[in-house]
Amino acid sequence: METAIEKLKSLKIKVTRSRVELLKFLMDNKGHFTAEDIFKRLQDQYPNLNLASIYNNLNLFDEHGMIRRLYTHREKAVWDADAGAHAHFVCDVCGKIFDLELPQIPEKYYLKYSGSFKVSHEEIIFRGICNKCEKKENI
Amino acid sequence: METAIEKLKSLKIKVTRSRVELLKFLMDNKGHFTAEDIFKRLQDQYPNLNLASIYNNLNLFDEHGMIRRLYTHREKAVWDADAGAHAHFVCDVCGKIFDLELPQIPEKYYLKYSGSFKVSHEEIIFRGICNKCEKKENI
DNA sequence: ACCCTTATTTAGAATGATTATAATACGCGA
DNA sequence: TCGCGTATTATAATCATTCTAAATAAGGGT
Repeated sequence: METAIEKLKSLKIKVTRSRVELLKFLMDNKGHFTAEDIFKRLQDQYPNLNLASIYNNLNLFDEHGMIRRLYTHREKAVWDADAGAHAHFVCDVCGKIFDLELPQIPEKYYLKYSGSFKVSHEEIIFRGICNKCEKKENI
Repeated sequence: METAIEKLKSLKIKVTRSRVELLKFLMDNKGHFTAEDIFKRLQDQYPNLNLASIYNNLNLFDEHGMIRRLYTHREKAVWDADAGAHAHFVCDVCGKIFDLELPQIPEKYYLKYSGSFKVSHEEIIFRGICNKCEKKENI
């Protein structure tokens, strides 16, 4: 499997320590993270790492389609280490994000935007309450 | 048609000037707005209006399902005066939001969340570039 | 392997949307 | 009309993210 360094080189992105640590983290921990999450979890192995670099490189990776910025939360940005097509469920109570598989839908049911837009990608978000929180609320 | 005041009363929401002006605005201008947008457009007719009240009441109306908070933009909240089911297209260049009709899809194609979640609502967002911006970029 | 150029990182400050606070004003039921 | 409780106001606080300027490091060319 492609290493973080190989991936950066293949995309002609300059290989720096920040980028390698960040990308390794994302490749090893497929999931949904804020910049702060990642920052905290990388500090042990790279104490000089700067939060601004995390932000810069998350944005950079997003522009390259390596990860995806999720617009799920009001107060902070969340990045999805898995840029593949899938939907999300967000719990209004605990805030957790769950991945959902997209069903295969025949083309005739596709939403049509009448040639007015060039769509680069699509987000589907369900909101509500997850099982765990629902149980807690019924105590 | 129901007036703003009638609507507030029917929902047992205390009728205040801020709320009436805000709700009137939203009923008269079905569209997508930031708190700041609305604030500026209401200042002529209500100079004492406070931005914090706009925020409070947008959140209140959202909780009552009268409007819908959109998670379309990174940097600021956008509210949709139309809480009915529809999708959105967001232009990455100009930031404009366009409404899209949702197609009717047979139930067998619905996304299944295996009973783990109680879904309250769904958001579908397409991103890309709109016709106008596309033309500008090709000059 | 060593410069040199340029992009990146760093630390800290700045920004800006949103929320919190505390005092005042207002809605509305009695 | 009175009085209670909630909403509004003005202002300050918060906090995620971006900006700035100086220091550092990557990597192409020699």
